[in-house]
Amino acid sequence: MNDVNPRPPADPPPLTASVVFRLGTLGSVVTARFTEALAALGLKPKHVGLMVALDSGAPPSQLELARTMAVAPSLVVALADHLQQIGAVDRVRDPADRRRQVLALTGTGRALLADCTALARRLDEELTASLGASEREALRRTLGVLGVEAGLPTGD
Amino acid sequence: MNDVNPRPPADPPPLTASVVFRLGTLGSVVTARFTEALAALGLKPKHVGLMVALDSGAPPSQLELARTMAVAPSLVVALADHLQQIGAVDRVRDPADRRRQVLALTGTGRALLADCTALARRLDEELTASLGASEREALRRTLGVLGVEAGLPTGD
DNA sequence: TATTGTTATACTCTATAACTATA
DNA sequence: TATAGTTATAGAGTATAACAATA
Repeated sequence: MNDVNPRPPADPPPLTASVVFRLGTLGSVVTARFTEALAALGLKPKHVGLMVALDSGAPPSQLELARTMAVAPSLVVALADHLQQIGAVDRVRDPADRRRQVLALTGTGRALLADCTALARRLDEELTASLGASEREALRRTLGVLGVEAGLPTGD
Repeated sequence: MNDVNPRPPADPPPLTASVVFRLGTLGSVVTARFTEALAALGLKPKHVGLMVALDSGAPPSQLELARTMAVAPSLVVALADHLQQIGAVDRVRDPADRRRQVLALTGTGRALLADCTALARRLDEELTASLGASEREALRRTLGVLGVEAGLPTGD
C-alpha cells in the first residue's frame, strides 16, 4: 500500500495510437480502395476532386481551380483535358479575358459525379459496417469538422 | 397540409459528406504534415512504418516485413539501408538460414521511434485542438477499430 | 529448383520551368 | 511587362523484373 512502485510505469501510448498515424494509414487504405473503384469509371481521385470543386461553386478558371485544389496549374490542364474528352466538362474561353479558360460541369459530368458519390456511399457502408449508427455519424461529423479546419471541401 | 410536395426533395448527401472522401482527403493532409515534420529527423513515413513493424514484433526478415507492410521487397531493402546507415537498425544474417537478413531496432532506433511518437503526439494536439476530450477519444478509438479491420498496426 | 535479398529498370504522380497567347 | 494556360522536363516514390546467393 505504500509501495515504492505502486504500479508499473505505464509506457506512453505508442505511435500507432495517435490520431495522426491512424488517420494517415487508414486514409491511405481507403483512398486505395476508392481509386480502384473509380477505375471502372475511367477516373482518378484528382479528376473527382476537380469535379467536386466545380460542383461546389469554386471559381472556375483553371488557375483558380489549381489554387483551390492546391495542385500545380499544369495538373489542372491534364485533368481538364481528360474530363473534357469524356464530355464531363465544358471548357470555354472567357470572352472578357481571352486568356482564361472557364470550366463547367456538363450534364454528363454531373451524372458522373453522382456515380462517384454512389460509389463512395457503397464503400462507406462496407468500411463502417461494424460501427453503430451513432458512432458512424460521430466519425463523419468529426472528420467534417477537422476537414473544414484544414480547408477541405466539406459539404453536408 | 396535404400538399403535393410536402417538402422539397432533399438532395442526396454530396460526395464530400462521405467518410471515404473525408478520411481520404484529411488523411492526405495529415500525412503531408507528418512527412514535413519527419524531415527534421531525416526520415520518411515508410521508415517509420518499418520501425513500427519491428517495434511491434513483426517477423523480422525483410521479406516478411515487406508482406507485413504491403510494400515491395525492394523497398524494404532501401528503407533498411537507410535505417542501418543511421544506426537505427541492426541487420544480421540469420545463421540458421543465411539467405535471411534479420532486422532489429537498436537503442538508437528505439529513441528515434520515440521521437517520432512525440512528434505525432504534438501534431495530434494541433489537429484535434478544437475537439472536446471525449470527441477526440471517440475519434481515436473508432479509427483504431477500422484500422484493425483493415489490417493496420493499431497498438493502444 | 525454390527462396531471400539485391540491383536495374520502369512507371505513376506531380511539380517546376520554359513557352505562347493575351492583357 | 504581367498573367492564364500549355508543354516539356524532372523528381519522388514505388513497383516489376532480372540477378546472386543460399537452401
